[in-house]
Amino acid sequence: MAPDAEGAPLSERVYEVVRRIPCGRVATYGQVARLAGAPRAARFVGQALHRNPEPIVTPCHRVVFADGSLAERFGFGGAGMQRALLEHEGVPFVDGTHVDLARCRWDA
DNA sequence: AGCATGACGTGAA
DNA sequence: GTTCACGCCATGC
Repeated sequence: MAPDAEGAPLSERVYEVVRRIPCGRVATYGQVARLAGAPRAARFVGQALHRNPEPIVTPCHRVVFADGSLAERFGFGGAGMQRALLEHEGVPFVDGTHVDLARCRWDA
């Protein structure tokens, strides 16, 4: 059986994982990639989210870097927008540019 | 079929 | 603490 026997490209799987992230919690690209079935394709996760065909059902703003930093090239309006969305959901920040992964890392 | 790109991760200087 | 470079995977042309 192929790893992506779901019939959907890995990209679709990434979106589904991101959609499962609960409110007030964040996940890192590496973690999403791991849950999607590609522990080494963290890079691809970024591309999949960048393409983000459905920004409505795909809370890509809940996906951050492994160190809790945000993406400067965020598609919605920059990391600033992403930070606002995360704070709005109750995600604690350690400074203003890094999320407190120690407390809000999605516990899949 | 091969090449170039990319919202990453980790290690080392 | 910060910065650089490499490696990883999948996509699109």
